[in-house]
Amino acid sequence: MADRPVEIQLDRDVCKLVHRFARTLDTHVRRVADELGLTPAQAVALRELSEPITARELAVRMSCEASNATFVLDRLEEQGLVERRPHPRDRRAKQIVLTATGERGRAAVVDRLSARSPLTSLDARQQETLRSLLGVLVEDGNGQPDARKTSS
Amino acid sequence: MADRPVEIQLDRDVCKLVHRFARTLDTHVRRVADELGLTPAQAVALRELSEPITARELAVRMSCEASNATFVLDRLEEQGLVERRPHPRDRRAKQIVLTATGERGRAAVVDRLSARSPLTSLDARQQETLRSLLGVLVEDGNGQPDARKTSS
DNA sequence: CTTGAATGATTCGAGCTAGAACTATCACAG
DNA sequence: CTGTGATAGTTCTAGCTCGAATCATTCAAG
Repeated sequence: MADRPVEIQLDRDVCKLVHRFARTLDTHVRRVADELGLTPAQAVALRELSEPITARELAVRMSCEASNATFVLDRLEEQGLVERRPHPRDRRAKQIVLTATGERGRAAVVDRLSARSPLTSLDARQQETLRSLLGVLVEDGNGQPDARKTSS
Repeated sequence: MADRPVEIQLDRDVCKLVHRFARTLDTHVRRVADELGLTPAQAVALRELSEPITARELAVRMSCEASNATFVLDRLEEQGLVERRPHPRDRRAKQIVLTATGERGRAAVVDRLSARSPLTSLDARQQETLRSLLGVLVEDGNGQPDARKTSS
């Protein structure tokens, strides 16, 4: 049952490469976060907080569970980088807003993350190919027929 | 200094897609592991233990730190899936060997992981493109010019 | 209004992970 | 042999993550 060598090998190769490159990206974030005295998850959260959003939306942007966003936000709030405000239209939700310090932190994170990106060994055309291939996979992988619109 | 839109956006998109698809793969492993009563890391370790190797080599194959391999191996050993034997040629190292139960577990893991792979929405040609692009990135990312010379 | 399903946020438990510090061993040069 | 540096494995700490359970609120009927 084990031998359909070529297809399976290709599949495994790709999975392994995706995993390894994801870890390369992770290491990049980790290094940047370290330089700024942040934890990696905090850096990612700041990057995604380009505007006031709910904790739920942050979780979506970080592609993690909501409980996780709560965890990271707790620490960001302790450090005075974000504020949790009541949402104007939905009393269940909270609006996450960057403080002045948070804004500075975010600027630094965004700046350093885009510098020395691990993607520079591919030219724009290759990156676009990559984007479109991954786009198919991600769409399919989450293949939930998306019954939701992102009307915030 | 925030606006070099196109290049940066492409870069970010690709990073985000890689991250999301890596999590799709992770979820796949998680589901399979769950079905077999294993933790995700255990399933991955079993998958990589296609032959007796050292803990170090396992860490490389799992692309994680050595300390991590130790952690996973502790639990696999507790559950009687692997054995740590003294390495025949190097007394520092240990050889990780699957038990009979471990072999069965590995077979089940390998079998189920290859079934319903998240890559099926790409045909072989696209997968090869993906492999070659990621290959460049991974090689480059790990490609720290190693200040070591072969002492030949 | 009342009911019930869906949603936003949180808490908690179990497990994963990197990185640093440490021990033992090896490889090599003197 | 002795010392030096590299390597294999382990331990420990701090932090990350999922998934399940919980609570309040919202929304859609009736």
